[in-house]
Amino acid sequence: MSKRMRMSDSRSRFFMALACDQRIKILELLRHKELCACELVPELEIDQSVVSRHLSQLREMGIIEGRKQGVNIYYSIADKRVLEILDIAKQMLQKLFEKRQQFFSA
Amino acid sequence: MSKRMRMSDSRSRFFMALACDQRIKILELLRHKELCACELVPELEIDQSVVSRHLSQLREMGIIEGRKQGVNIYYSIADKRVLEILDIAKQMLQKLFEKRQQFFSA
DNA sequence: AAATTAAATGCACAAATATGCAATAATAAA
DNA sequence: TTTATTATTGCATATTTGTGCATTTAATTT
Repeated sequence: MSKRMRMSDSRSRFFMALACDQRIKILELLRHKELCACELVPELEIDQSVVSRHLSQLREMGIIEGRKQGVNIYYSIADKRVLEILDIAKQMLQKLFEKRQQFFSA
Repeated sequence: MSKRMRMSDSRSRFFMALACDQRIKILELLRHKELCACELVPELEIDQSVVSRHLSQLREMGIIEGRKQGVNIYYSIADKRVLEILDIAKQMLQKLFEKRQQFFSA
C-alpha cells in the first residue's frame, strides 16, 4: 500500500471524469444531439487520440454511451442526470461569482 | 501558452474540488453538523496540514465556509446544493453498478 | 510573558493526469 | 484486395495534485 491512496471512492472518480474542460465541453455538445468522435475533434481543437481517451473516461463512468454505425461511433448522454449536475454547478458558481463581486466592490 | 492548458473553465475546477475521497468525506461529515479542522483530522487519518489544504480548496470554491471562534474555525456547508450533487452522483453510480452487474451475470 | 492549541504555509516528492505522436485495429468503400 | 476513414493503444513527457514533515502564524490559557 502506497503512502497515498487516491481515488478509491467511486464518487471521487465520477467527479474526476467531470473535472476537465474538454470533457465538460463534450457533454455540453452532446446535450442536444449525438455526435461521433470525428465531429468532436474540430470543436475541441485537441488531438484525435485525446478526444478518444476523454470519451473513454466518460463512458467508463456511465455518463455517455456509444452507438456503433459503420466506422463511426455515435455518442450520447447515457444518464441525463449528469446534465442536472452540470446545471446545479453552474448555478452555484454564478451565485459564488455574485457574492465575490459584491465583496470586492464593498 | 503551454502545450496543454488545463482547468480554465470554472466548472471543471469546481468538480476537481469534489474529485477526491477525503474532500467528499469532509462534505459528508459536514452534512449535518459543523466541525473544525481538528475534529476532522482523526476522522480522515491524514496529516493536519493536508486537511487544512482540503478545507481551503472547498472554501475557495464556495462549497464550505468557516466561522472563526477562538482558536478554532468551524466549517459548514456554504451552499446546500452541493449535497444535491453528491446525492445525484450516488444515484447514478448505483444505477451504473446494477447495470454492470446485470451485464456480467447475463 | 510563557506555554498551549489550532490552522496555515514552505518545501520536497511520489503518483496521477492530459497531451501529442506514432502505430495499430476495425470498418466501409473503391 | 487495396484504399480510406475512424477509433484505440503504446509510449514519452510536462503539469498538476495529494501528501507529510517542519515551521510559522494566530489565538487562547496559565
